[in-house]
Amino acid sequence: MNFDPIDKKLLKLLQVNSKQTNKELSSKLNLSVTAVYERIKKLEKEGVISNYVALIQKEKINKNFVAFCHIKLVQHTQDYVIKFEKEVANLAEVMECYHISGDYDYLLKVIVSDMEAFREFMVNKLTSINHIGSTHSMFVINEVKHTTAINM
Amino acid sequence: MNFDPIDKKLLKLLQVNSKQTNKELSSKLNLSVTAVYERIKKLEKEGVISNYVALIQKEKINKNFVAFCHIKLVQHTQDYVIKFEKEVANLAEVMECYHISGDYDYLLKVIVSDMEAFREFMVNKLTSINHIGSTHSMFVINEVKHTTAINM
DNA sequence: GCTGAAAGTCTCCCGAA
DNA sequence: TTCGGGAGACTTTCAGC
Repeated sequence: MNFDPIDKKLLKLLQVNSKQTNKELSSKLNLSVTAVYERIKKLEKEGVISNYVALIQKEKINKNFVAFCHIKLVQHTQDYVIKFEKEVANLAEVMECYHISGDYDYLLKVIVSDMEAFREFMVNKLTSINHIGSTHSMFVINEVKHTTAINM
Repeated sequence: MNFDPIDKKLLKLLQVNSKQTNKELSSKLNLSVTAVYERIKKLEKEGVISNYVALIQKEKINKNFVAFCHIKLVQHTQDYVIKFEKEVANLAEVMECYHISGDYDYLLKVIVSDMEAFREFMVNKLTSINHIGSTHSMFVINEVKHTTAINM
């Protein structure tokens, strides 16, 4: 896939605010409204733009406790791995889950309301998944940066 | 802030797809178009919904190398901390940065094109920030789950 | 690829309950 | 908060370049 400078600028703008009208975008890009429309449709069709979403402030919905959990599996047979990944992905508190290199197998980002909810999550949900060997949790003291916009 | 079941369902829907029209939302929520409109405006005004963005597939824009970096500072005077946080937040490759509990001070999520770009980032950008004591990088082998939608 | 114009749909503002 | 109706803005299509 190839992007000219206009596509890059367009993606940059849409990643920051997708509620801009094509008219606003057209003046920022020095294009006609239709040209903007067609470029966006193309980017959507090609799957470059996968989705449009509303971002919500976790502070306002009582989900202001964030933790990262390292997880080690007891075994790494394909069965175990697939089952673990499926079950973890189904947990609502798990925002992100990555299979990573290093001492642990997985890194999870977990969002809950408070430490008590986190304890509840660990005891009743996470560690009730079979095949988990050990875990190591780190708590977020402060969010310094968090963006969904990837620089092009 | 208080959310009734309709608000919760509305936020759930908008977090997954913000391009739905108020008409579509109204039929899913059994409300009138205007009622949906006003609920959304209220949620925006209160700051619950902070933003609407386009999500893009990093695989399609040659940014498919993801790493997490632990960072330890040499000192923790306020000056050092503030300066470090400011400089890290300005790096385009850094998508997320958290001050965390545990052995290291910070956890960063970094997105670049490949290992070579990562090396470049580490040598020329990250470790050129003063006051960094030590770093420890983990590479993402596979993204098991990644969502922006917080469960209510 | 791009453009402007026309058609269709939606957002947003009413007055009323 | 809710509703339905209407003005105006927007998206989407089209013919032409």
